[in-house]
Amino acid sequence: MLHPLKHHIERITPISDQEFEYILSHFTPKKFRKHQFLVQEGNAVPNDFFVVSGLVKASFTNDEQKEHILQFAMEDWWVCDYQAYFNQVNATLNVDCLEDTEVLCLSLVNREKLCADLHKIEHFFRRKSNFGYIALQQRILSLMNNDAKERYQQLLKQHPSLFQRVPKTLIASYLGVSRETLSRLSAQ
Amino acid sequence: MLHPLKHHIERITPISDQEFEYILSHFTPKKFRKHQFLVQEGNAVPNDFFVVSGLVKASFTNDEQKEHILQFAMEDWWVCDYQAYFNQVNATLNVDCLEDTEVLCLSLVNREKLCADLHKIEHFFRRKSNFGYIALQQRILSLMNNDAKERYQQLLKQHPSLFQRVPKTLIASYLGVSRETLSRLSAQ
DNA sequence: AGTTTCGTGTGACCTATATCACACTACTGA
DNA sequence: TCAGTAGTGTGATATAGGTCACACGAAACT
Repeated sequence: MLHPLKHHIERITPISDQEFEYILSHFTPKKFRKHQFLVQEGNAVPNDFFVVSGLVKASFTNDEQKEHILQFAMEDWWVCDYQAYFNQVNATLNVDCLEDTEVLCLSLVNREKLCADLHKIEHFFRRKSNFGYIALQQRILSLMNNDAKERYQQLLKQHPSLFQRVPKTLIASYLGVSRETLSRLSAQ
Repeated sequence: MLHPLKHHIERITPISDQEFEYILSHFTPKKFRKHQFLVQEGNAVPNDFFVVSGLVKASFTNDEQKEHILQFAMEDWWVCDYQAYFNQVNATLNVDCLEDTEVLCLSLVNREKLCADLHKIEHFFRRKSNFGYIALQQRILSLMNNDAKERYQQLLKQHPSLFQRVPKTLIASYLGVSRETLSRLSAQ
């Protein structure tokens, strides 16, 4: 069976087995258990993470201890505090596991080395980032243009599996509504 | 004096004069007057735009004719309907001029050609996209975590010049509040 | 096995912000 | 030069969604 990362990269650019071997050698596999942190607020962020299996969330917690979820990441998703990672400053986000999770870690040095060595990989990351940008623009529009119920229904349609794996409280804090409001919305 | 695009690229990667000549040859300069559209909803989006001078806005208008501004772009900013541009589908956004504006147009074909030919440029666009992604994440957090007044004050702090060049009504629809609410906020 | 803690629903009440309506000034274009 | 429109302020009112409080079953530690 194809390695999930190879499969993932080849959705954007074909690579040979040797190239993939070389790429993979820049990643470190790691396992985390539910409730463990991949990134913790206030700490350095040496790695970006490609999720091989499991489920994590990336979130910001404000002074009143209110948590806002920026992203869920499951199989085949990347997740990190990119602000901290790319600028090599301490994290303002937390990334933690909602399930036991296996990831491939990519340090910034290895990422830049890979990108410098292999033009294809720089291309891959550029495309990924472009798509990510577009997705975030759409989320901003949705926050500005749609009410809580519409956002809930959109998410349900786009990622139905999430609702099987994630408590509603967290869905609420991803959508930017209180859990009480979400509960009332989904009742109807 | 340095060409604004060369200056812009060299903030990320140094390039020789010959390289810049080659890069620039892939762009087409164009001038637009106030109220003209760079991108119009429903049309194809052949070009991405680098703003040399002037000021534009990128916005989405919903069925009730309510406009949400995704982005302002002035000197040294890039602007487009990237969803439409990268996926070669029709625009859902409008990009139009708030002032007379000069841009450099980059077609998708030329962009991909440049990226394939010149590794440095692919690197440049990857970095730009990374930073753009981070900025949008921060905007999402701000929409979820801050009230209208806080968002107003953040924007005022980050881009004071915008308030000299743009009517408050548009600032409001960038911030995701009604113009009336913004008026009451800025009164205090 | 028993006791916390987590996830969820639901009522009562509160508040930030939207909406509607009107007024006034300053451009803008025939 | 005059009409129309863009930009803005402000009062009155409406409402989506937040907050607080309580309840209850299910999961998870010890």
